[in-house]
Amino acid sequence: MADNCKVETALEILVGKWKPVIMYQLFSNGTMRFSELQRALPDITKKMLTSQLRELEYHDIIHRKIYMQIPPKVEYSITEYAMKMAPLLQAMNDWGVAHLQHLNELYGEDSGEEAAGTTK
Amino acid sequence: MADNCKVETALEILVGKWKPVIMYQLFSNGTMRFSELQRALPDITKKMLTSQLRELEYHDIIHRKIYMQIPPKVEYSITEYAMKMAPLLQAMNDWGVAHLQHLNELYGEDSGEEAAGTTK
DNA sequence: GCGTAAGGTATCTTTTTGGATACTAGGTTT
DNA sequence: AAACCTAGTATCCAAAAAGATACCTTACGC
Repeated sequence: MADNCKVETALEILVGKWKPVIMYQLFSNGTMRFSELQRALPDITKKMLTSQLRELEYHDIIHRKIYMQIPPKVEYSITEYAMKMAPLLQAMNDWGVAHLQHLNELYGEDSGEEAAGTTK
Repeated sequence: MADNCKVETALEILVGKWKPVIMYQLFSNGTMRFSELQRALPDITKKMLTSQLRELEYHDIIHRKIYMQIPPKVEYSITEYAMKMAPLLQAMNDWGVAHLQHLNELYGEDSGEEAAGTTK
């Protein structure tokens, strides 16, 4: 029963405030160094960037290439395996866009974008 | 740039430890009462179930029908709007299944299922 | 006149996530 | 010889999410 519901597995590799944007950067720009990612995502801390990259690496979503030199150089890129999930990400993105539109129709322009749905 | 990345919007309505399973239940069983959901998901607390249902309701994913009677009766069901996201959920689920398989090939049977990837 | 049923709320505590800040290594530049 | 560069760690702290527990309503059967 719960066996059939592996949506969570897909979610697992995407959750975390930064994973989607990191993937987006790497999908768009190809190979990027650690510092380039930092510049592209100004609000992320080194700690978060490192941990998110490590998790994505574990899941074989990104590849980490270390150049043994000083100062250090490390390049990150999307793996072949992860390339195959591009259509899924695209589908999720498309649905996201449509859903924002839908929320807009339901509640008006104001409540859109962030939060507002968390009636806690 | 970040405008193009609305994957997060899709994630937003799915995050929370329980939303996917709740949706799975309602997709599978059609209309369900609060207590039926509780029975189907034995480990969720009333508080969590309520809050997750409320968020899903806000996003027009589920519909809440209240019968004015005592003891109370409330029925939950997937909305027409949310029906349209079934293919997306299916795609995410399929990817999840394939990904578990992939992790298995990479790391062996033991490390599978939960956690293990969060090198924190 | 008491317990039960159903669908919740209200508080409080714990766990999980995320963030700020400081520090490291070792070659290169000033 | 001090300062800088990169790609990180280490430690500590704040915020958010999740969980435990107790309580509410009010018609009905006993």
